[in-house]
Amino acid sequence: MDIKYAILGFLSWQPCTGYDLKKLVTSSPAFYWSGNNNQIYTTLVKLHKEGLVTDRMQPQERYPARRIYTVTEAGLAELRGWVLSEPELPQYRAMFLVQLAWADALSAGELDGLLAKYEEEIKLQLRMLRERERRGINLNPARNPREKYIWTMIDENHIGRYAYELEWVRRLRDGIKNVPQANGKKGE
Amino acid sequence: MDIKYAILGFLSWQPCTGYDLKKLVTSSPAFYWSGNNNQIYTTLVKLHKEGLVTDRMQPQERYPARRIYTVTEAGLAELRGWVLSEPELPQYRAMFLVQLAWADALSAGELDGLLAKYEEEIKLQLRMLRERERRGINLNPARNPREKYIWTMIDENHIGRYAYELEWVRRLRDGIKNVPQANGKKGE
DNA sequence: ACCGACATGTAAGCTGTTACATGATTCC
DNA sequence: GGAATCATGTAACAGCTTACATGTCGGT
Repeated sequence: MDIKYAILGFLSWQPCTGYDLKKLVTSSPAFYWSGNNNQIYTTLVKLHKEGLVTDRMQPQERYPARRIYTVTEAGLAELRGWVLSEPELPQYRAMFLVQLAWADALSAGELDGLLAKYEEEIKLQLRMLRERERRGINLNPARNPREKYIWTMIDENHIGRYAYELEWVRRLRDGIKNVPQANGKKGE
Repeated sequence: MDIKYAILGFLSWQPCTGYDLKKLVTSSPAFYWSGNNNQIYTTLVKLHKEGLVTDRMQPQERYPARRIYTVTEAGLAELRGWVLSEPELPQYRAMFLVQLAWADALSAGELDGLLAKYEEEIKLQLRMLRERERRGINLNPARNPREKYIWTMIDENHIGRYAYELEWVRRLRDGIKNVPQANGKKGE
């Protein structure tokens, strides 16, 4: 239940409802979860049972009542303890690499088509991330310059990963042209 | 059940037992699964039911009998179809970025300690991957020059990702020294 | 008339993990 | 004597996903 700490973190920034948290989680690729209701609402109930958050209902006139969660002292301590715990390596799950691993059954044309499609998807994603950054719509609590810097670097981490991936696939496409084929020809 | 295609791929290379597949899956970071028995053996049973593989028992003198799986024509067609399907973006799940997102509660020293630990872990991983490559112990069917090139590039993809991550964390540690702290001081 | 935002929650299911269970053989 | 390799398989559960269920309000 790793999302627990993402939620505690958001609540340490400001009290939120489940609905708010869903939007926050989906707003940044660093919070990689889908932000589905089930996970968020049940985690909040669990955090409440553990005494890490409190909740209060806020009735509204035109909309359903909001259940606003606030982090407790115990919750802040729990979050702090986790933040200081041993960092773990990032996990990459790239099904594309598995596809590529068994792509030798393809013709040169089919393989390059596959690589071209992948390059296009990466470019699209990169363009989207850069556009978001340019327009300054990325999430950033920015309670002080250091936090602002950290969140900017987190965004940059994602952009850089896709930039690397794009560079890699271009190098791959370029290099494969010079590799002799099974039939002895080069390329095509 | 994405691992299905990883398994079909290995079987398209050579007939294998569940035990063999477990070792193959864990041998390369591209096949990101843990390679646990449950997943592999149950997937093999499912592939068999679907007619994508056949099995035969091979008794041995000193060891338990081996159940050797071989891919069928239907299995090869299924694999080929999947390899040609739309490539998807890689998924990065980096809990460290979540840790970092809420690291503003830490002192400058604690934060740098966390970053130093992360840098050390990445360096260790990178050294391990490079050592494996240097010693040439990486998996590579290499049925022809093109396949050899592809598998080399897959290994390079992983090395490059960690190299990027290392460069990023160094840049972060360096940059954070010049960011004014909450108390107005720089660094420390 | 329909769609999206607001707001809460539940059901069912898929994927993948750790750990268990068995048992011979080989190496240190 | 203990650990690792060979080899099969199962049980229990953690984590996360899609889809369902309900209902009001505001815009096109």
